[in-house]
Amino acid sequence: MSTREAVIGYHHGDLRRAIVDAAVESIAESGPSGWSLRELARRAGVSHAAPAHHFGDKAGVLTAVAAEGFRGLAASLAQAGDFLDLGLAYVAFATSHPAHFQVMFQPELYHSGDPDLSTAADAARAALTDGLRETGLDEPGMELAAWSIAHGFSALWVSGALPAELGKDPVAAGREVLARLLDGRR
Amino acid sequence: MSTREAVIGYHHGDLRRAIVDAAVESIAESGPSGWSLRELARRAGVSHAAPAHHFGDKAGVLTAVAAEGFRGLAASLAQAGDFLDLGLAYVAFATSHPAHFQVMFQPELYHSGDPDLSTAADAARAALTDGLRETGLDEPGMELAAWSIAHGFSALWVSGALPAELGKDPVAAGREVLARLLDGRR
DNA sequence: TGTACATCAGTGAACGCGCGTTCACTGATGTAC
DNA sequence: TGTACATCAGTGAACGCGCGTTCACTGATGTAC
Repeated sequence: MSTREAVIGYHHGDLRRAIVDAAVESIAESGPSGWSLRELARRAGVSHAAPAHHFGDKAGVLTAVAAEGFRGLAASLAQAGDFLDLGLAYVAFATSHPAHFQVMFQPELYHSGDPDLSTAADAARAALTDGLRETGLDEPGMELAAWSIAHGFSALWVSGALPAELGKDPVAAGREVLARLLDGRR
Repeated sequence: MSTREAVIGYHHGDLRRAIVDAAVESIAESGPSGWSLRELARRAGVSHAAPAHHFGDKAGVLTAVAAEGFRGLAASLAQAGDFLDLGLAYVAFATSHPAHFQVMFQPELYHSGDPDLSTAADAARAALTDGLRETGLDEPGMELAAWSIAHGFSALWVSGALPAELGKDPVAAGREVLARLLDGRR
């Protein structure tokens, strides 16, 4: 019996984790709504009623995905040193976790009042604000401008709207874009 | 018999238009996937099989919504005079047509190869490029930076992610944000 | 002006399907003694 | 160390429902003569 088989007996071990992973996979393939709870159960190899045990409904699953996304974003931003770093951390997270990113910014898909989610979203927001304050570029409107340009570039990249000539490295391409916001400063 | 009743007899008159309008309404209420063809038929007051006559499937309806969106965006951008105007036209379109805007940038939802759609998308893209060239700010990367910041601000506004303190006028708030990209130039 | 006919938009009954939900159950795990 | 029991995760059969799709149809419109 392999380690994996040993773990997945009658009790799965970490079905919650497995369902969230299955959701992220499904979202990457078919978008934030192109799947059913029964499909997640199939992917996770459990009976069709199992997901409801942990999440209640689809919005419950998406709430978990969004919360995980905000935690990941906060962690990425916390690593950043200077202004450009911070924006690139945002871009790097969004483009390497497109499924999470798409869900996070479509709050009608999930339970936005969920405490765990709110905490995670607040932490991500705080990481952005704190990170910017440390760069000394905290003039009025600058935070929102930085957030907008990083978010916009990320969203356009993830949606596939950008021309192929930009290449395949979103962080490299993003660096040029974000730098335009710094032209003429210090 | 009112004019409206006269128009809606056995032949609807403009069912295509009515279905697209119903879709936009439904999307505004429940998101890009929170509805069925049968629901659109109900809203338009026709039999449940009628929408398929014109659009085939859900993706067909969303293709029409996206195409209409790109045409509207192109028209808005074409009106713009200077650099700030152009960005604000983008923000104004996106925030006044949130349903269209959301669909336009989720290409997995529609038939992105559709000729009518492609034409509309290309026209919108060209309107942005042409508009920027006329402002004389067409240094490398500036187009993408402008697109990113306008798109990002719009997307954040539409998703409800921005703090309430910004007020209710996205164009006024957007002006301050977009202006940061111009600091230190000419 | 009138008639005949072709075309096409929309109807409505019927179908099979995948879905979410319920519920009595079974198997695994942890704990008390 | 062993037994009894409580708890909880996951099962699987059953259900009712809304869905997309099909198809023979009907009513309206346009055109030819």
